[in-house]
Amino acid sequence: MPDKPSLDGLEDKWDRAWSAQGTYAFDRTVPRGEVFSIDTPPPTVSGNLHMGSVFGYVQTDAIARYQRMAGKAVFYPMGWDDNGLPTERRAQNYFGVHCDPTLPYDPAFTAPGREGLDADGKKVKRTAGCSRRNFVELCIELITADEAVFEATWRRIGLSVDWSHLYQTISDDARAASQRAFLHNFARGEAYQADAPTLWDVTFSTAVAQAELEDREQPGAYHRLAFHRIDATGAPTGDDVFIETTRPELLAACVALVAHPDDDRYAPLFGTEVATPVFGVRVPVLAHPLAEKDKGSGIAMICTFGDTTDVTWWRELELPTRAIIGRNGRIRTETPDWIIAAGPNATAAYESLAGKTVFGAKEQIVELLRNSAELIGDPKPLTHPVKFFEKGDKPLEIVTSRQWYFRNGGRDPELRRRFAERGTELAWVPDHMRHRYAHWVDGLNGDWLVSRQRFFGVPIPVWYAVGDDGEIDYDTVYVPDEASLPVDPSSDCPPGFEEAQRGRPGGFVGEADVLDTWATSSLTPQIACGWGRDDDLFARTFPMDLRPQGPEIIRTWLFDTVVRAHFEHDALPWKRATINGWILDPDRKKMSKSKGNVVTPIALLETYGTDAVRYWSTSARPGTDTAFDEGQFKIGRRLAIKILNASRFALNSGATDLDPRHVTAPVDRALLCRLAAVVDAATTAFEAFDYARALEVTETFFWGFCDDYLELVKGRAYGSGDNEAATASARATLAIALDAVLRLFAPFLPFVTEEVWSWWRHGSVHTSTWPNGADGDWPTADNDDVLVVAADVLGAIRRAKSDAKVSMKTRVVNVAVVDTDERYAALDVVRGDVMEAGVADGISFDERVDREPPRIDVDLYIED
RNA sequence: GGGCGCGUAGCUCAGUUGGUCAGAGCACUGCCCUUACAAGGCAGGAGUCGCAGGUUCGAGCCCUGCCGCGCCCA
Repeated sequence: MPDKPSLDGLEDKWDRAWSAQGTYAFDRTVPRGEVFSIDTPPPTVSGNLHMGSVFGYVQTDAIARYQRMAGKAVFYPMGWDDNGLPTERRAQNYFGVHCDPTLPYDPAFTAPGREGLDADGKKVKRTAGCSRRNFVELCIELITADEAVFEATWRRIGLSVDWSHLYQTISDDARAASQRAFLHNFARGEAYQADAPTLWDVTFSTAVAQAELEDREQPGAYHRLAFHRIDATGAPTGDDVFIETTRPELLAACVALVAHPDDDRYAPLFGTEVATPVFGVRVPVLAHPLAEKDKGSGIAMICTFGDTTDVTWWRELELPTRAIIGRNGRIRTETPDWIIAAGPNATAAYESLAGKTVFGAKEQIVELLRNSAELIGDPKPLTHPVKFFEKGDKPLEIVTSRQWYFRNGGRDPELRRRFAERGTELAWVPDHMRHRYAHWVDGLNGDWLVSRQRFFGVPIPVWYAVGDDGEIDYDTVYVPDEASLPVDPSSDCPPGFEEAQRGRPGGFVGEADVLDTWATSSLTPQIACGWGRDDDLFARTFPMDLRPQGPEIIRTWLFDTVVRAHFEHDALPWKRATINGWILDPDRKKMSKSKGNVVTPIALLETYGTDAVRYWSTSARPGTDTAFDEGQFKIGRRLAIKILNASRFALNSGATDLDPRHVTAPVDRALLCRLAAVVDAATTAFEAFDYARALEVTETFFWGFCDDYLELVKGRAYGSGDNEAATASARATLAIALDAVLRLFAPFLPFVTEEVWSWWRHGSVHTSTWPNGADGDWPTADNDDVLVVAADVLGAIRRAKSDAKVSMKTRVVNVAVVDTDERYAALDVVRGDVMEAGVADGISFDERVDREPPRIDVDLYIED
C-alpha cells in the first residue's frame, strides 16, 4: 500500500495488468446456461468518439462486470463498423481522392494528399480518381489507424471486453458471413431484385433505404398552374383546372391529376382528361383518398416521381412511368417519347430544360409558364418537410432502377405481424422502448432496399448471365460456392466460368453494387458468435443475452437484426435489449455531431479520471436522458478518492482478518446487517439491469460507513482499549465490509477498486464473486438499530460543536438523552464507542415524561 | 397531426406496488488544519412535488383535461 494513495496512473497500470492476465477472457468451455453474451454496438470508427458513446458503453460494461462476478462466463466482444459511406467520405477528404470504378487498379497509385493537404502543405483543390481496389486500400489504411485510436480509448474507459474476439464489419469473416446470409436469403426468396422507384441521393449517387430518411423543413413555393380541359376528341373546351405544386420542374413527368373522391368540386372531372401546360400532354383526372382537400387547390398533379406519395398513387392507380430526372440529379438529355408525341412545341420546351439541375429546371419552367400565361400569379413561398438522406445535404430524388431488397414485412401484412410479435417476445429495458419498435414496424411501407452503388462495402455476391446477344440477363443469377466466400464478383468468377468470359456474349458480369452497411451490421450476433465459422462458439453464445444500444437505431440496427435472425434461425437474436438515454447539452439539446455540441471524452478522462467519468455514466437511470454535468465528475472523483483513503485507514488499523466469527460487538453486527441489506438491494437492482440503483444504494451505504461507523470504531480498531475481542471484532468487521464494498463498487469504479484490492487481496476483484447478502454467512443483528441511534447521538454532538463554532476535538461533559426504552437499550451497547468518537465523558439516559418527544442535549466543556 | 418520455429545492436528479415521501448531491452559508481523507471533513437554510379537476379515509405517486420541454413517426 502506497503512503499517499492516488488515482493518477491507475488506468494505464491496470489496463496492462488485465490484458496480461487475461482477466476478461471468455471461458469457452462452459455450457450455454452459464454464459452471458453481449452484442456490443460496433462503433463507426470514421468519426470522433464523444461523451454520448462513452455513456452507453460504460453502462453496459457495469452490467457485464456484474454478470461476470455473479458467476457467468461473459462473452463481451467488441467490433468496429468500418465499412460504408462514412469511411468512404473520410478517405476522400483525407487523401484527396475519389473512386472511379471504370479505372484499372494501379499498384503504384499515390494519393495526392494527406489530411487533404498536398506535399507543399496546401489544400488539395481537385481530388484524384482511382480504381475501386486502390480506393478500398486507402480506406483500409485509414480505418486501421482509426481503430487503434478507438481501442486505446475503450481500454482507457475500462471496458471489460475480450479483445481477442474483436471483429470488423469489413473483415474477411464478416464479409463471408454477410454474403452467406445474403445467399441464404436469396435461396429462400427473402432477397430479391426489382426494378422500382427508389429513393436516390444525388450527392452520393446511391440508393437509400426508408430507415435512412429524415424530414427537413425546407423553403419552397406553391406554383399555381393551369391545366386545360379537353373533350373526348382531345379538343380544348376552354375551361381550366388549377393545381398548386412545389415542383413545377417535374411538369414534363406528369402522368395524372388527382383529387379526393369526396371532393364535390372535382367529382365532375373524374374520368376526363386534361392537357398539361407548356407540353400539352394528355393526362387523366383521377380520384384517390390520399389527395388532401384543404391542401393547395385540393387537386394535385402526379409526377413520376416527386415524392413518396407519387409512388403510392402511381402504384395504386396503375399509372405509366414517365421519369425525367436521371441519377445525376439532372433532367435527362434525351427527349422522351411522350413529349415528342405531343409535338414540336413540347419538344422545344423540353430541350430547353434538358441537362439542367432540378434548381435550374425550375427557373426555366417558370419562365416558360409565365410566357404562356399558364402560371397564375406569383409563386407563394412556404416551408414544408422534404425527405433527405440522413447523411446527405440535397433533397432525395426518386428514380427507377434495379435494386436488391430484403423482405421485411413492408409489403406483406402477415410477415409484418410476425415481426411485430418478435418485438413483444423481446425483453426491453426500459420497457416503454418497445413502443418505438412497434411503431416502426407498423409504419413500414416497403421492403428493405439493401443494394448501394458504393465502393467500400460488402459486395453483393452474385453474377448475371450475358446472353448471346450481349444483353445482361438479370433473371439468370449465378451464385458462388459458400466455401469460396468472401467473393468479389468484380474480380472473381462464378463457378464454371473463366475470367475471359466476363462481359462477353454467353458469359457473365459481376454485380457492381455493395450491400448497405446495415445489411452486414444486422448480423453482428452471427459475426461475433462465429456463425458458420466456429460452431462450438456459436452454440455457446447464440442467441445472445443482451443487446445494448441507443434509441435512435431501434428502427435500423435493432429491427434489421431481428429480421435477419428470424429468417436465418427462426429465433430472436437476443433475449433482451437495453436502450440507453441521450446526453443533453446544457441547453437540453441532444448531443450529436451534426449539432456541433459534442464533448470529447479524452480531456475529461484525464482531468477527472476514468472512474469519475464512469460514475457519472452509471448514475443515470437506464434509458433516461441526462444533462452533461461536469459537477458529477467531481463527485465521482471524490468518491474514488474516498475509497482510497477509507481503505487506507481500515488496512492501517490492521483490518485484514475476514473471519466472521470474530465479529461479536453489537454495533459491528448491526453494520453487517445493514451491509447485507445493501448487497441484497444492489443484487436485485442488477438482476433487473438497473445498475444505477445498485450504485446508489452502495454509495449511500459507503458514505454512512465512512461518516459514522468508521468514527465509532476508530478507537477499538486502533486497540485503544485493552479488550482484545472488541478490537478483533472491529477489525474483522472493517475487513469484511471493505471487502464487500470493493466488490459492490467494482462494476462502476474498476480502477480504484482493483487498486485497493491489490493492496491486501489476491487475484482481481473483477473475477472475485459478487457478495452474498442476507443469505450469506455474516453474523448480523436482527436490525441496524444500534447503528441508527449511535449515529443520531454522534450527529447531535457534532451539531452542538458546529453550532458553538468549536473544534470537533472539544470535550463533551455529558450527553443527556431522552428517548424510548428500546433506543436506550440499543444505545447502551454502543455507549463506549459513541463516547470515544464524540470525545464525551458520559452519556445519561434521562427520564422520559409521558410521551415526551425524543431529545438529545449536549453539554460541551468550554474553557474560557 | 399521431406516439413515447419528462416536468419534484437556484442546478442535476432519486422517490420501486398511494399511507414518516417531501429526499440526495451540487451550489450557497457557517465552522473545523479531528494522525484515512484540506482538489478534504462536519453542520445549516432552502420546495404550495407544471396547472386545474377527479377517485380515495389519505396522492409527486392512480384517472381526465390543459400548459411547457425533448425524442420518434407522419
